[in-house]
Amino acid sequence: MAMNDQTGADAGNGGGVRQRSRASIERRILEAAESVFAEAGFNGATTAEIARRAAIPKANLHYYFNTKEELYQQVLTGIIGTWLHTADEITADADPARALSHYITAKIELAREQPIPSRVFANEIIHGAPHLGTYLGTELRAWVDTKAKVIRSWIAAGKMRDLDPKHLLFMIWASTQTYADFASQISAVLGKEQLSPQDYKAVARQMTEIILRGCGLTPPA
Amino acid sequence: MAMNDQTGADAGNGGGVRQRSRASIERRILEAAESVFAEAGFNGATTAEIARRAAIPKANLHYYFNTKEELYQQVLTGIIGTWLHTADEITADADPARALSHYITAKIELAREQPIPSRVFANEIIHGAPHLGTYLGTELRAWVDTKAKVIRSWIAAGKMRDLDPKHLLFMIWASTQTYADFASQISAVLGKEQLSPQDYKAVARQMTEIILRGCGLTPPA
DNA sequence: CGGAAATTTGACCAATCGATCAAGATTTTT
DNA sequence: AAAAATCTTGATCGATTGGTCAAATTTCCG
Repeated sequence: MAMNDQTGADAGNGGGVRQRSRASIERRILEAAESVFAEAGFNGATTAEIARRAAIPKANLHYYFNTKEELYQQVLTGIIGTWLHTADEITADADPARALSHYITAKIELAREQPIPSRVFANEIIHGAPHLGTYLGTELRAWVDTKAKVIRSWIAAGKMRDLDPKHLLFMIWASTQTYADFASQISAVLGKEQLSPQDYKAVARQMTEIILRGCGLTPPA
Repeated sequence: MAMNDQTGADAGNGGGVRQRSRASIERRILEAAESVFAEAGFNGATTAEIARRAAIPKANLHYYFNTKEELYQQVLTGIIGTWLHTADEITADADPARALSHYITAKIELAREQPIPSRVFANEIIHGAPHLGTYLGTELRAWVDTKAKVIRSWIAAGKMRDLDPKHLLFMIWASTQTYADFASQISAVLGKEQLSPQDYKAVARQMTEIILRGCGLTPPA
């Protein structure tokens, strides 16, 4: 909104301090919102609980974010932004085994390090993505088309088995994301409070091996 | 509760009619609840909306189900009951390739035929399974232990590659469930209103091939 | 300093929530 | 047909929701 005009054309230090402070509290609010949205979903989340975790009065929260919807949108777009760069190594001239291995490992590590925003996104998708507008069908679709084209070029070059690239991507997404989104189920079934970094490493190794062999590739040593 | 005592020690036709009628309306309410829970989650779901879809007054809904929690529990247990028998062919004396192939295919078909209850369950897990009590850590854990033991016996018999059976199961769960839970994302990315039965068949075939090759097995013709 | 802008905050509001209740309607049993 | 049990329903309750508002406080800058 017009709120940020304060520092827009402003030079010097004063505005800078304000800006830092504002960015700082907005980050605090967004982190609080992230966890509340992850635990309760959009409908179940309350601005009162978000404000409580951010340690500010509820009215103050509405000073920085007008509506709960606006807060949710920022959380979602933040998550998506974090995601789009995990497959950067999937390029036409890359070695398929190395690229896919790297992608799977990176996704598993992300599932371990940032499970909370992942759950917000998963929750949004499960309920039909009512707050994502046309994003899935436009930008994400284009992203997938690009990556699918790369994989098809690998197939055409005889580097890997012939298969549907998009459903391969879905399978990698599902398998890796499950360790973030369904962590409570996995840890309960395994009888562990939570998985150790070694557990995640072993998971990544086994998942890579299955996927790569499934694609007719040889897992890197 | 004590409401069902009406037909308990009762013989004859009258009670039977009542019972049929009661079972019928309860089924109608449960189906309405299922869809509402799937769309909005437990917190977002309202008894008013459930009653509206069941075409009864809200007060009447509370006559059959005392609380929203009770309704949710019945939906959850119903889903789980449907699930437990999809892996019946995973037994020690079965052929691993056939058993796993059958399991994956059955799970994909279930994802196509009954995506709604699957989403209710997924939503519950994502939010930390607050309504599932100890089920995940006791009964489901025991179920997984049993199946893992079977797979380990396959490995010991040299029938398949050495890998962690539980994480293999998680991978199959994730890959198959994604076509129910994240159907909105998949159809949007593919640019289709919804996947055709042929699409599901192709998905099951490719997924089976990847998993089986990943396990060092030869996919059945 | 002193006024203006930015920020903080408690109090408050209309809307909606899950659940209750009593009164009536219907069906079953005696 | 009378009594009892079961079912239906509009009205309503206290609690909670997202959001508003004006007054107070703090920060900024000439």
